[in-house]
Amino acid sequence: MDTPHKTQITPTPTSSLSKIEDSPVFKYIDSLSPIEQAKSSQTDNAFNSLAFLSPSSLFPSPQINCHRESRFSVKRHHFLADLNTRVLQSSNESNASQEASKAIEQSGLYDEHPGCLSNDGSSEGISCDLFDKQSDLAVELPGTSKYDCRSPDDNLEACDALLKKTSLEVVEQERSPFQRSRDEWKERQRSFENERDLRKIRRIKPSEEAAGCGWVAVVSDVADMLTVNTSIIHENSDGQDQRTVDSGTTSFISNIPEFSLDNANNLENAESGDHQGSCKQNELGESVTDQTSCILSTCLPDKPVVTDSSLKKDDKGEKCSQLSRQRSIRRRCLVFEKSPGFGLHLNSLPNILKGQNPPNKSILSSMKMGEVPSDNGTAVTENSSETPASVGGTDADHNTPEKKSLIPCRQKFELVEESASCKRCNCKRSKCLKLYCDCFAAGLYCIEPCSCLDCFNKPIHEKMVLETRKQIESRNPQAFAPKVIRITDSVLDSWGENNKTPASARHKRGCNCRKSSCLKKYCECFQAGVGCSPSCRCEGCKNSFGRKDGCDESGSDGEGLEACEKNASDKNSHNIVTHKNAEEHRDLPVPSNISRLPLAYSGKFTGSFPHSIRSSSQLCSTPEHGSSESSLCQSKFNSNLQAIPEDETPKVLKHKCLPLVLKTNSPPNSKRVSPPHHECSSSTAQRSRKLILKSIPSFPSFCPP
DNA sequence: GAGTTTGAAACT
DNA sequence: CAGTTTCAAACTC
Repeated sequence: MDTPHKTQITPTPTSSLSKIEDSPVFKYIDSLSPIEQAKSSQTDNAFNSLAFLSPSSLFPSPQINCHRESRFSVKRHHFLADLNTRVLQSSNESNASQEASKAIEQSGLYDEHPGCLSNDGSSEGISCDLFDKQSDLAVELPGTSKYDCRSPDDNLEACDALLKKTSLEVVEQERSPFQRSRDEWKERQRSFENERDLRKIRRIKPSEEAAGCGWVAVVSDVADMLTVNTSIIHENSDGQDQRTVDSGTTSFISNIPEFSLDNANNLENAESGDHQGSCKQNELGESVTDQTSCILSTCLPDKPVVTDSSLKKDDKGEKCSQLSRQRSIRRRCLVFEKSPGFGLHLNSLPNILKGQNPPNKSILSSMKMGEVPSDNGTAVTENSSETPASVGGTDADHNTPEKKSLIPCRQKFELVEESASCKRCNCKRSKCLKLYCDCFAAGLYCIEPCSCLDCFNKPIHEKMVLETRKQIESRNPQAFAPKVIRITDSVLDSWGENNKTPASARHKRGCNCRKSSCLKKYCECFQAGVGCSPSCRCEGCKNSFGRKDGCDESGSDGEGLEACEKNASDKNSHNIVTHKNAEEHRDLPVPSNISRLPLAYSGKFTGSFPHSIRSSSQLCSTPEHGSSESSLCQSKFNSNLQAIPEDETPKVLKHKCLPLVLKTNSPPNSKRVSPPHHECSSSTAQRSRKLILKSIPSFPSFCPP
C-alpha cells in the first residue's frame, strides 16, 4: 500500500476525492504504525476541529444519538467481558505489531462468536476500561464485524487472528493511562474523521449522478461507502492475508479511490482480490449482473442477514458468495454510522420520497432495505426499537438479535440519506435555515437536487447552520425530533378499541388541520400514515388512518376511506401492493410484496415507486391493521412510519411524562397548542380525555423529556 | 407550470 | 398565550 501522505489534512466540507489521499484516512493508517505516539498535536487539532464540525455532530438528530448510544452499550456489554478474557489468553502469544483497530474490530467479531475461543471467564487484571473504549471505536467503524464471523469456517480463522491481535491490546494496557487516554481520543477523532470523509466522498456523488439519482447511482453510492470494511471481512474471516494494515479505514483507503460508479467491479475485486483469489474469479465471472447484485446486496440486508447462516461453504463459489453477503452487511453498518441526522423528522419524509426516481431503483432499495426475509421466505419486519436481545425472535437461530436490530436501522439511515440526495427542498426565502426547509428540518444539508435559493444549509455554512439549529432547538427542543412516534397497543386500546391504525404510531404533537379534514397531505398525521390522536386539534377529522375521535379508519368510514383511496389512486394507484400472506401480516402491519423501503416513504412521493413499504413491526404491531380496504391507503404511507427512528420509541417511552401527555406533548414553545376543537362532539372529546387518562400507565409520553 | 390552498413554523 | 404573518409543500387547473 502506498505510503500515506501526511502533511495536509484539514478536509473541508467540499473536499474532493483527490483529497482522500491527504485525508484523515491516511492519517488513520499512520496511526496504525508504531510511531504514532510520536505524532504532534497538530493532528489532534485537526481532528478536533473536524470532529466537532462533522455533519453528524452538526445534525445530532436525537434519534440518531439515541440509536448509537444504545447500540454501543449493547455491544459493549456483549463483548467486553469476553474480550477481557480473550486478551488474557492471548497475552502469552503476543507477537503483535497489529493495529489496535484490528484488535478492536476483532473484538466485535468475537462478540459474535464468543464460543470460538475458550472462555474461562477469567478477566484478571485486565483493564475493562480499555476495552470499553476500544469497543466504542470498534462500533464506530467496523463494529459490525460480528456479522461476518457467522460462517463456521470463518470463525476459526477469525479467532486465530483475533488471538494474535490481542497482544496489542495487552501492550495497550501497559501504557500509561494518560497515553492511553490520548490515544483513545485520537482513535475517536479518527473515527469521526473517517466518517466525515466517507460522507464527503458520497456527497460528491450527486454531481456525478447528475443524471438523476438513478437507482444504480444510489446503490453505487451506498456501496462506495460500504466498501470501507470490505477488506476487514476478508482479513477477519480468512486470516490468510494479514499483510495489509487491515483496519477498516485502511481498506477504505485502498478501495475508495478506486471506486467509481463505473467500476463497481473494481470495488468488488479489490475487496476480494487479496484474500479470495478463487472468490475473486467467481465474482468476476458473475459479471456486471453480479456486480450489481453484489452492490445491491450491500444495501440490502435481507439476504445476508437471513441467509447467511444457511450458507454452506460447499465450494468456493458459495463461499465467495457468502463473503460477498458478509461484506454487504458490514457496509451497511458502516453507512449507518455516517449518517447525519436521518430524516426522521416528518418533514424529511416527503423529501426523501420525492427523490425516488425510477421504480426499479425504488423496488430494489425497498426490497432489501426494509425487509429482512427470513429463510423460509417470509419477511421479517424490522424491529429495532426492541432491544437487540429482544429483537428478531422469528429467526434467532440464524442471526443474533443484534443483526436484526442493527442492520435494518442502518439501512434505513443509509437509504434515507441516499434518497435524500435526490430532489429535496425548494425553499425560496427561508435560506433553508428554518424548519420550513425539509432538509434542514431533517438534519440534512441541502444538496444539488435541492431547488432552494440562497441556501445556507450547506457544509460551508456549518457554523451558521449549527447556530440556527441551536437557536431553533432552544425555542423548541423537539424541533428536530421525529414527529411521529410509535405508541404501544395498550395506548391505542386506551384510546378506543377502534382507534388503531395500521401502524401503532401517532404524530407526536398532533395536527391542527381545519380544512383538509386530515385527508390530505397537508395533514402531518395523514402524511405520515398515522391516525390522528387526542393530541390533534384538527377540525372535522376524517383521517382514514384513525380519527381523532376514535372512529375507526377501517371500512366503516366510507368517506374517509374513500378519500383515502382516491388519494392513493390519484398518483400512486400503481403503487398499491397486495398483501403477501397472513403470516407476514402478522409481523408486517402493512404487508407488501414489494418494497419495504425502510426509509420513510411519505405520501409526498408521487413517483412511480411502489409503495407499500411496511413499517417496522415496532411501529405497526397491531395485528388488525388490516382491513383490506384501508390497507390500500395504508400501504401508501407505510413507509412514513419507517421514519420513526428505531430507537426513538424506546427513548420516548423512557420519558416518564405524565400520561396526560397529549396535552403536554407539545414542546415548550410549540405553537397552536390550543385545546381540541369543538368540531368533534364534546362527548367524543371527553371520551378521548378519559381514554387518555386510562392510558396513563402505558402511554408513551409524547411530551419532551 | 402557474396559481391556489393549506397548515406548520415563525413572528408579534 | 393568542393572533398574525411567513413559508413551502400540497394541490388544482
